[in-house]
Amino acid sequence: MKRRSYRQYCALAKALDVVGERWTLLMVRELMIGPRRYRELLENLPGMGTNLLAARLKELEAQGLIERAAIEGSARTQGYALTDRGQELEPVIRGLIQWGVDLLGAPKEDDLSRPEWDLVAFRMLFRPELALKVDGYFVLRADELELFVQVEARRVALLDRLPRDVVETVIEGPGALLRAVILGETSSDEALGSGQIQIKGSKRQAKRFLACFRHPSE
Amino acid sequence: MKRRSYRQYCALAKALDVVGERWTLLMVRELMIGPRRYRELLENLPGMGTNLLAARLKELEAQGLIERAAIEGSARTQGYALTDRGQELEPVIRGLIQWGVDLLGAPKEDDLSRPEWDLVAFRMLFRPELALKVDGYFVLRADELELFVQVEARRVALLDRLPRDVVETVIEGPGALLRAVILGETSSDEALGSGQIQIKGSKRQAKRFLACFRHPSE
DNA sequence: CGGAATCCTCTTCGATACTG
DNA sequence: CAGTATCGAAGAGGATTCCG
Repeated sequence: MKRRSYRQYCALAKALDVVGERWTLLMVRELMIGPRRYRELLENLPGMGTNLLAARLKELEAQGLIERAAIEGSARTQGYALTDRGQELEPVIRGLIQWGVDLLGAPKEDDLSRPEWDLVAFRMLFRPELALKVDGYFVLRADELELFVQVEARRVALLDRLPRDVVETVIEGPGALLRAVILGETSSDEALGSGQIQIKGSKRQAKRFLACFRHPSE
Repeated sequence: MKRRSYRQYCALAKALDVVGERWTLLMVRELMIGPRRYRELLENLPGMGTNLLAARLKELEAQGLIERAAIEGSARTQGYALTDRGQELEPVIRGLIQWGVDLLGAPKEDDLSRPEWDLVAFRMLFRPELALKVDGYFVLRADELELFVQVEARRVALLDRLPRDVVETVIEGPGALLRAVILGETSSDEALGSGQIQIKGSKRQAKRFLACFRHPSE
């Protein structure tokens, strides 16, 4: 079971030797959501064979990208989690997601989709460099979805719920519109000007928040 | 000739459908150096079959990442060049190279290496966010290699030679040491303090320049 | 029952030979 | 020089079986 290698003394080639094979970066995406069990990985990576998953897990563990971890809730069963080294792939995932947004188009007939993937994309499309003076708590409501978001020191985090006694800004509107803003297809100005978005709290904050994603001009 | 696809409605999966296959990102690296002819690509991607190269070139051209381009110097023969869309993969390459640096270690016995790869890595390891007040021209001399570098508005560029009538800062030292600074294995302070590096011109500028790469603490 | 190894088929890869 | 054709080897995908 010797790994295939490009055999080039080049940081790019060495990186691809480790994470460039089929499924690997999608596994990293799954584990960026949180620790996962073998079965969960298999279910969320349809098309991937069980033998391949087992082999990749072993390789990635040997490479120090993932480790076995307890899964909260279910006792007894061990799962897999990203190590710090694995987490450091975030800029790579971020780059690929930002580049891949333009390929999304309309969902194909047989395209799978999972809400967790959207959450990863949401985090990766948030641009820290645009998040000056946006610190605070936000609630995004779109259709039946509700997101609790904290921005602090140019970093975005998704929360299970808001802490007590904080001031939040609520942004509510059609999913397609909010989605378009986040994907950079519609400008935040345009969206807010359309009258389809309701704000509770500071309108200025809401505007700043929605401007933290790609601008359509780019 | 139907492309294999993950069939997931996710920007990451869509990006990997296009650039996630074997050799593809290495081809992008080659073309980031400059336009290349078929033969040159084949020579610089040892191990890649000629049939695969031809197939990938067609796919990437169909996807709008590359285009046929005239090669300067040799008339008659057409080559391949990155389109703007292809250039936009730079953050992905950058992320992978920064992540892959730690995997380099000592060159393996049968690892190939090409100076052009180092030049790409050099550009990708330069951190614009650290390049405040570094604008100017630099000459890097290490062993028999000489590099002409311009920094302007937080961007780095490699030049064939310095323009006339500019003030340059010359940094000269052992290749291994300069390399270690650029890879983030040695701090710029330590390198400059070792007495092994000679500076011609502004010592402050040289220091600022060498601090534009990864710091060892990270 | 969840976690993982085994088998078998099909696709892709890699190397060489060949053609316009 | 720029690709196409061919074929053995390796990898991927799916079902089933084994293990605890």
